[in-house]
Formats: sequence, C-alpha cells, structure tokens
Amino acid sequence: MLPTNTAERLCKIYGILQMIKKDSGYVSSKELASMMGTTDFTIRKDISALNLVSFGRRGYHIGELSSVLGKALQLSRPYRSCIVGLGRLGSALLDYESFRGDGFDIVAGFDSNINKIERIRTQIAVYPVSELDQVVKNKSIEVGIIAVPHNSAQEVATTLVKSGVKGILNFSPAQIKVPSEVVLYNMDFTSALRFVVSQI
Amino acid sequence: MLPTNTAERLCKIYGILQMIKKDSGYVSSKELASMMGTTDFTIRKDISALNLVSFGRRGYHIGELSSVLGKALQLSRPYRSCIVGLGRLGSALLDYESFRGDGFDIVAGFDSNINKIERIRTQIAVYPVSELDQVVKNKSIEVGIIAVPHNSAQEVATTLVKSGVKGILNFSPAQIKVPSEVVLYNMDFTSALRFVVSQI
DNA sequence: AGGTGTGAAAATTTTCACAGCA
DNA sequence: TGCTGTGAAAATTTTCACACCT
Repeated sequence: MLPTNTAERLCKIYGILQMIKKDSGYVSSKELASMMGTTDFTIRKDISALNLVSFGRRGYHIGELSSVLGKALQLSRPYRSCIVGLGRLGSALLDYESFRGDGFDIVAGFDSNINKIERIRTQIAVYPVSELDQVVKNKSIEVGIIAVPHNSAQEVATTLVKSGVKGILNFSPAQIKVPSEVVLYNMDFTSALRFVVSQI
Repeated sequence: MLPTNTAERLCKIYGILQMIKKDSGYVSSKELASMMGTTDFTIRKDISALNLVSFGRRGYHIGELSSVLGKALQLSRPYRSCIVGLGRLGSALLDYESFRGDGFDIVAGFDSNINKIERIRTQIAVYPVSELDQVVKNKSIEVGIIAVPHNSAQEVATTLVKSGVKGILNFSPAQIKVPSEVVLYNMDFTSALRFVVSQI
C-alpha cells in the first residue's frame, strides 16, 4: 500500500486536477509542486508509485493522470456517506458544495434531537440517531462523518463501526478509538489552531 | 524548533490534558498513547524534546506537563483571531464552543455580504470584508481563519498577510500561497474525505 | 530543450532496549 | 515495581543527480 504521506499528497493532487481540468491538457511536476508547496521531485516520486507510463516533455496529461489517480486511490466510484450530528457544523457539512459532485454521496443525516430533524431543510434524508444502525445497514453506507459533541463521539463511532462503516471522518475533538481495519481521520479544529500558533 | 510531527502530537497531548485536568493528577505515557493511538515511547520521545524534569513512577503530573507544554507551544496566552467568510461553515466556527475559553480569542468576523452581516446574531463583532485590512491592524489580530469559497481564498489570504497576520487556518479547498514566514495549515474537507476512502 | 523516472545518498522519524530514578 | 529518559538501530521519507525520452 502507498505510504501515508504519499497518499495524502496524491489526494491533494487529485483535487487540484479536478479544479484545473478545464485548462490546457498538460501539467508538469513543477507546476503541481508550486501549487501544493512542495518540490517537483516529491511530486514525481509520489506519482511514480502509480506505475504510470512516461509522457515526455510536456508533463502529465491531466485527464490520464486524473484517471490513473482515481483508480489508485479508489476514487473512481462514489462512496455512500452519512453525517451524524446536525448542529451548526453538521448541517453546514450536509450542504457542503464541494462534497457534492465530487465523488461523495451524502445519503443521510442523523441527529438526536427530533425537533431539529423536523426543522431542517435539506434535500438529504434525515433520521433520529436511534435509527443510525438500521439506516446505515439498509443504505449500505460506507463512510461516516462525525459532527456530534465530544462526549457522544465514541458512542456514535462504535455504532457506525458495528453497522458496517469502513471509514470515519471525525470532526469532534474527542479521541475516538476504532478497530484497526476501520480507517479513521481526525479533523480537530482546536488542535489545528494550536498547531498554527505553535509554529508562529 | 520542534519537528512537525512532534509538534502536532504535542498539540494533541495538550488538548487531552485540558480535557482530563479534572481527573487524578498524573498520567502515564502509556495512557496518553492509548488515547491518541500511538505508542508510549513515541509520547516519551516527544515529551523529552521539552527538557522536562523526571517524575518517577507515577507518570507525568498533569498540571506541570500542561504548563510546560503551554510554554513550549506558545499556548499560554490567548491569540487574537478572526474568521473571514460567514457562510454556514464560517458562522458555525464563529460560535464553535471549543475555541472559546481554549486560548483563542475570536475577536472579529468578516463577510462580503452586507445583508448577512446585519442578520447574524453573535456576541462577536462582524464587519464587511472591505474593512478586513483596517480591523486586523487596529485589533492586532494575529491569526486568520479562512472560510470563504475557494475562488476568493487567495485574495483574502493576501490581505490577511499584508495586514500583519502571522498564522492562517484555511478551511477552503483552495491551495493558497503565503510567504514562508507565515504559518499556513490547510483543513481541506474534501481531501480528508478522499484520504479516508483511499485508505479503505 | 524541457520534461519524467529512479537508484542512491541524506535526513528524518520511529522503534527499541535498557539504564536510572522514586 | 513501575515508570521515564535516551542513545543507538531500524525504518521511512525526502532529496538529489542524472539517465532517458520525445
């Protein structure tokens, strides 16, 4: 499997390719590097992990690179996802434009507050969190996005895992634990802000 | 300066310490490791970078470790911050509980839409983005949080830097560029979600 | 000329084993 | 005994130089 850092950078590259797809058909490692704040040889090394055929003096063909990357990162099909916790952050995510049409099918939202569920205006089906288990199974949801307060995050994660979710994106500041076969990625805003300050 | 990974982990540790401060006075490297999903020697190595005096057989004294970490990471004083872009995400961040009382002073919000500014109900002062430069200078804001759409992110970043901000937390999917002396940390939700899927 | 691919060197990060301390 | 601190080994990641392609 790809090294973690390489996979992370390739995801970024993939995102950039989607954005510049309309532009001219080729992009060089140097251009990508400057967009991402790395060096050209890092980009080449990362991409070389994909066993791509060489392209000569014009750089990478955007369409081809994009499709190879999509395959390598398993991004070529949409993933069925759900958001748990429809507070301010959760409902912002529910309608987050970038998820839409970007290979992520947000097919359900959950909240513990029944009143909130009735009030929410969105295209996406919303359920009480008590039905989490059942809906995840029925809809074959593969990815869970956690946006609940930190004191219920672990419980939600456990339920998601039990119901068959294979990946979790955790927006709560809680340090949740999942079995090693489940992929977990933390987006802890406070830690991130602390990191910024610590590097100043 | 601390290695990047170490600094990131120390920020996490600091966050955990804040959470468990009420509990018993000591915590071991093993306990921290299990909460963070690393190993005990990684924790010890990280902490040893801080030149702490040894504590013997009970582990680290939470209060003392917390204070040493606070100093090392420069988290012992509040940082004046602002949020640019008060869409769904931005306004969620504006009232994000965890920032409050956690060493971050969100002192201003900005949006380009005057109507939105008038509608927003918050304790924090909000301004049209045209006053960004001026307000950042007047209030000596040190950290900027970007939550605008990706097509205006670079412009906002440039203004923030010109106005004297030293660190930026970027929530937009744009790959923005800043001078090397300015700290930039990207929280790109779509990249994160892609990364989760790629590791499944 | 202007780009990629890659083996080898350098640098960094993680892991380990164990001395030392209360 | 139960934990930390740390030098040294191992593993990984980044950097570099340059062959090679069109």
